Amino acid sequence: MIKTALEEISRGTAEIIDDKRIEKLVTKYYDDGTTYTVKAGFDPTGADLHLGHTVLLQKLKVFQNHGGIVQLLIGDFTATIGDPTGKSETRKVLTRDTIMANAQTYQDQVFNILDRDKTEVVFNSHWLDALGAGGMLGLTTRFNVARMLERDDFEKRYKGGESISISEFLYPLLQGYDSVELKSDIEIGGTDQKFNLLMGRYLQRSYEVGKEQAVLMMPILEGLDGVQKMSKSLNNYIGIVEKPKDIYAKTLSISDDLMWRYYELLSEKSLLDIASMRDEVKNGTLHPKVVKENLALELVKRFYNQELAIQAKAEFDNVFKSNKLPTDMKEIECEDGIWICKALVDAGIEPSTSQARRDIKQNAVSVNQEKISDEKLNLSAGDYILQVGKRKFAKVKVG
RNA sequence: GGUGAGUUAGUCAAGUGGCCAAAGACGGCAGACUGUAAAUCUGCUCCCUCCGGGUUCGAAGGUUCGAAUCCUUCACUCACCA
Repeated sequence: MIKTALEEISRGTAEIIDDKRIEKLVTKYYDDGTTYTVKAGFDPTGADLHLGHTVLLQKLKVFQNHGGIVQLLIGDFTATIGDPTGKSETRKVLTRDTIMANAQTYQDQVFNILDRDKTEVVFNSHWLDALGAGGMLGLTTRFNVARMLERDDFEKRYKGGESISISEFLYPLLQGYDSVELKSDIEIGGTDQKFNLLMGRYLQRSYEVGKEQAVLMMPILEGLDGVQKMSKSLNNYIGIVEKPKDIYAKTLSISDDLMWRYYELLSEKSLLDIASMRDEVKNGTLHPKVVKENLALELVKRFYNQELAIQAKAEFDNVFKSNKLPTDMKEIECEDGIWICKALVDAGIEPSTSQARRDIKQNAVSVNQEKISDEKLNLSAGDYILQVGKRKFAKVKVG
């Protein structure tokens, strides 16, 4: 039992620091039912969770299955600083209201995956607000600049001659301090969080909490482009509240290489099964597209259900294999004689009339499934289906 | 506080008085080929009903027939010195 638990816990991890401690905690739970705490922090900066987050959430769920109580830390205080990771620009400061609204949306979505009864939701403003200037100073004396600059991101920016704000130095300290307050046994995060996670461990020692958190790091999930990490701001994400057909379609649009990565990090299939599929694809007995379709189905099924997953596939095949129209399209009404480019913009499938004009020149625009080439076309009264490229559709009622 | 360098489109980056709506690269979009994959080839990539016009090169002023380019002030960034 314990062995299986530990295997599940370590599956797919990038790195574990102090795995002995995790083993002890799990063992103790199975001995006498003592639970332990697992901290994971979320910045309430964007409202929607995407698959990148679920990598962590699924791992937290595994801990919950084996005696872990999740401390879901909403970094409402630290959100006002903004974690520097990978960004050189200062983030915009969020208002309290936005933060709280985002936090609420987060929670609604998180409990799609996590067990509510085994989760404590905590806000770090509770203790960080109270910390005050004195407490903050006390915190800063425990670390020094040279070590701070060891953080990969800081080092790169410093060497690259980019700006680093003092407040950014505070971010890891504050995040680490959260672990002091929460007395976490384990903290999990992405590999890009290594520095911050270790800071928690360090500060727990420094403040003599009596334990040092073990740290478990998950790999960072690449976004749809396969290069950069999945994030909302790069618009390369699959959100867990997106419509089934969008989740399905976006999954199919990833590259074959990336597909395997998604399988490893997101699928519930065993690593063995994944490896054998890989072999079959390699020797040509299995078409990669089928493998990808299965992944897409699995993902839709996870956030919705089997039925909707099958529907999403049917819809997709219908539109892209048989060149039929999607069942739900944006519909707008326009005045009689509207210029085609204007209609495309109004329908939201072109950003500007200039762009629309260019696309028409390039044979990318269809009206009622017929390519058009006249960029000066005006639409007389009637119903039209407008299409740009392969994926953008709109229904327009003129007159 | 001092000295020097810098701020150009989504990003990086060329451009030092007119030939600049601004090279190039990346990214993005579209077309061909496909499996809405990859690779490859082609076109497009500030806005405007566009053979024409408008607004851009950190911000505001100024010089000039003419400014991304020269001058002044301001803001921001980096380096060195203190």
